[in-house]
Formats: sequence, C-alpha cells, structure tokens
Amino acid sequence: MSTTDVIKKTRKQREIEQRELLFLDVARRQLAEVGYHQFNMDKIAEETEYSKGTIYQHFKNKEDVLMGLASQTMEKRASMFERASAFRGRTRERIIAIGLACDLFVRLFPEHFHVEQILRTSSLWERTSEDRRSFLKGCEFRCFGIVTGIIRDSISEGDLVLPVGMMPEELAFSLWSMSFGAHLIIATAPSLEELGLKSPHESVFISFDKLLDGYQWKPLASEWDFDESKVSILKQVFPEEWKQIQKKQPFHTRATGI
Amino acid sequence: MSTTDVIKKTRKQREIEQRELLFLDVARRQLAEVGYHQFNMDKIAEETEYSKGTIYQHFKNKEDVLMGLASQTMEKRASMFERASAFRGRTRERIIAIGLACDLFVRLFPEHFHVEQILRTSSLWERTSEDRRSFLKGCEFRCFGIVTGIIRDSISEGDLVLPVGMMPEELAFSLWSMSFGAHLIIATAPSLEELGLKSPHESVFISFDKLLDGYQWKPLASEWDFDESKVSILKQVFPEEWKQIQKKQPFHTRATGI
DNA sequence: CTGGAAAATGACGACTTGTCAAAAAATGAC
DNA sequence: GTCATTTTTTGACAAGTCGTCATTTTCCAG
Repeated sequence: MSTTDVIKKTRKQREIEQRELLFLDVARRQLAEVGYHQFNMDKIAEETEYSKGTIYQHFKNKEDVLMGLASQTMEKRASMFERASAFRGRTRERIIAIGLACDLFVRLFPEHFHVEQILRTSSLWERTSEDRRSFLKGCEFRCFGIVTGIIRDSISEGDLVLPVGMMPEELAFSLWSMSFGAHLIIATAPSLEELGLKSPHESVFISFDKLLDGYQWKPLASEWDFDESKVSILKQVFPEEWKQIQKKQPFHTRATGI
Repeated sequence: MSTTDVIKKTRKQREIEQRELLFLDVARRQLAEVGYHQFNMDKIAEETEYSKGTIYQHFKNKEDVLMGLASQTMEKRASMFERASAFRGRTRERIIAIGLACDLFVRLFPEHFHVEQILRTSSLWERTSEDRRSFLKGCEFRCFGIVTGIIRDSISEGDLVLPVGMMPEELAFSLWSMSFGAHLIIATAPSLEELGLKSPHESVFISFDKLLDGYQWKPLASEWDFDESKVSILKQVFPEEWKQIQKKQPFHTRATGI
C-alpha cells in the first residue's frame, strides 16, 4: 500500500511537473509571438487545452507565470556561466569566456533575454511566491559568484591588482553593467543603425577588452591574442552553441576568419 | 478680426498645452506612486477632474501618455548633456561631465529614469504617434551626438587615438552601455547590498575611469586629479543640482571631502 | 460498483481600456 | 441679448482581462 501510494504520488507529481513545463513552454512562445501586452492567461489556457483554473493551480497569477519563465531563463544563464568559468586558461580568458557566454545567451535565446528585461522592469517580484523569489535570487547569486570567483582567482594568481579599497564585487558589477547595458540597448534601441553602429555585438567585446586593460588585468590585449582565445573557448565549452550561432550570424573576429 | 482670431486661438492653444502639462504632471506623480501596473487612465481623469474622453483627445492611448512622459524625460536628459558638454576643460573632463550628468539625472530624478526604463522594455513605440516617435528619436540623437562630439574633439585635440577601424560611435555606445546598465541594475536589482555592493554609484565612476584609461584617453587617471575636475564641473555647470543632491545623498570622493 | 476525496472547469464579479452618441460650452452673426 | 452653429466635454458602454469559487468531473480504495 505504501508502495502503490508512493508510485501513484510520483506519477501524479510527474504529470503535474510535465504540465507545468507545458504551460511555461506555451507561455514563452506566446510571449515571444504576441509580446508582453497581448500576453494573457486565456490564450495559454486555450492553446494548452486546460482551463484557466488549472493554470492558477500552478501559478499564483500572471506575474508568477513570468517569474516561472524567469526561473528557467536564469537557470540557463547560470549554467552557461558555470561552463564558461570552467574553461582552462588564464583568468582573463575565463572572464572573456563569461562575456562570450553572455553574447551567446542573448543571440541564441533572445526570448530568454526578453524575459530578463521584463523581470527587471515590471515589478513581478512583489506578486510571486517566496520560493520563486529566492530561487531567482539564488541564480543571480550563482552568476555573480562565478564572476567574483574568477576575479578572486585572478588576484591570487597575480594577474590582477585591484585599486586600493576596491572589492572584487565592484569589478564584477562593472562587467555586469556593461554587458547587460549593451545587450539591452541593442535589443531595444529604436535604431542603432541610424546612430552609426553597424555591429554593436563586436563593440561590446572591444570595450570589454579596453575595460580589462584599464584595470591592467594581465595579460593585456597587446600581449595576448584573445581572438584566438575566443575560438578555443567556443571549441572547448560552447561547441553546440557555436554551431548554432554560425547558422544564425557568425562571429566577426580575425581568428574565426570572418 | 484676424488679430482677435489669432489671440483667441493662441489662448485656446495655451489652455490646451497647459492642460496637457497638467495631465503629464499628474500622470508622472501617479506612476511614481502606484507603479506601472496600477497606473491607469481613470485615476488621472479623477485627479485632474477632467473626463477620460478629454484625456483621449490629448493622447492616443495609455502608451501615448507614457511616451509623453518619456518626451519630457529625454528632453531633460538632453539638456543636461548639453550643459555638461559645455564645460571648459580637457576632453576627458568633458566626458566625465557627461557621466556626472547621468549620475545626477538618475539620482535627482528617479521618476524620470523610471520612465526611461519603461520606455525601453514595454513596447510603447508601436502605439504612439509618428510625431512623438520622431521627437524621442531626436532626443536620443541629441544625447548620442553630444557624446560622439566630445569623442571627436578628443581625437582632434590628440587626447585620444581610437583602435584602428573603430568609430567614435562605438566608444559612445560603450559609455552609454556602461552608464545605462549600471544605473538600471542599481535601480532594479533585488538586493545589491546582499551581493556585497555598498556604494554602486561610486563604482560606476571608477569603472568609467578604468574604461577611459583602457582607451588611453589622455590625461590618464594617474596623471590628473579627476576628483577635483568633478568638483569644478559641479560648480560650473551643475550648481543647482549639486545643492539638491547634497541634501539627498552627497558624493563620496576625496575632493568633496566626504 | 460506489462513496468520498482530489482535481478541473468555466461562469462570474471586478476592473480597465478606448469609443462615441449625447450634452454642454463656446462662438459669432444679427 | 438671442440663437443657430461649431467645438469641446462627458460618461455610459462594449470589449477584453484577471483571478475566484461553486459546481462538475475524475480518480481510486474498499
């Protein structure tokens, strides 16, 4: 009896988890298709062929659905950061790997990045469960911790000396700001072309390099071929993503030859 | 007759403009008070004591009201950029003046910055009039043009040499990314404190300096006291704003003595 | 089969947006 | 000052959305 109980319970639970994934999948696609303002619960109910009430058993409210999407999104980002950080090389290469992860993330999964934007602007946090809130905070912590970890490594390996009184977190914050700001502007500026920017994604890497040079993070750009490093990183830790992005729009660097 | 016509017409027009300002003032305050999701037309109608229909004579729809707010916001930012750019000093000081303008802008007028966030994330652009769209684009152009102008000046004065093939616009884009990204994260990250960031606004300036050092924008941070420059800039071009910000939360730099 | 528990449903109240026919106000000719 | 005409303002209303909850359906142990 206890065994059947357990089996049935887990089967039921699996069904429920399965369904939650279905809801989120459909929600993500619809969000991408119709946009934030047309996005509504009735459409999700219709497409999944469940009633609205059933959706509301999974999610407290509409914002909670978005928080569910955000959870998947941040999980994905964190896992990409972890892979990037695991690259075997100089610390500056590893931080570039993080930059590459960010680039791949926004270009391969624009829907995910869109969810991150919504997460930042709308006040979803107040209307969601504590569980989801803390999960999301955890992902942010993970990402941030990976970056500060690389920075700490670079200091202990003698590649980097921070200005007096400056904490690794502050540098991590700069990198975060630059990457996030750039990608956000790329995704939302009415017309970067008109402003004279042909390939903003490349610009991000250049400025990234200049910022690291500014901090004197060794080896400096003049002492090392980081374009080659990028290829190594792509081969080693993002082979799948590399293939995918080459179908979409390849990287423009000397080393990749394009 | 023609004269009375003109007088009456302008009086009426003045009334209408006046009313539009009233609507926007109330809208801005309510947006700040209740947030984006509680923000609605009925409340504006109630507080201004006009009917909803009258508001809809001024604005195509709710998004258009937000675009109206955004217009004022961007106008304000552009005017602050213009003042900053007029600072008489080295080109690197002038670009720091822009950074200072950004900092003052977000700290003194958080509601304005909030509108900019909404402008970027929600898709307001599609549902507004061509007039407002082009006005806003114009403001963005103005701001961007001021920054590229300073960069061009720095090149012609020999303070800066861009990497081969790099356009001034790309550097402007980096600065924009960093500033916007940092302020956005500050305004929306659930808890920067927990991540170990005590004074993120200062960090922005430090990274700004490092980025400029990375580009070898002369004079380098090691060759010049830019904290002193900041005080000069505040005195010269932002005296009013400086007073205001000192009431709220003063700057933390060596030169201001805090 | 069956009775009671668990899950699913969708009609409904509350609220918002944007419209438009009707009411009110302004205008100007006499 | 009056009144016909134009302009402006109004708010009731249709349409659409969120989130609830009484009712119905499904499930399953005995």
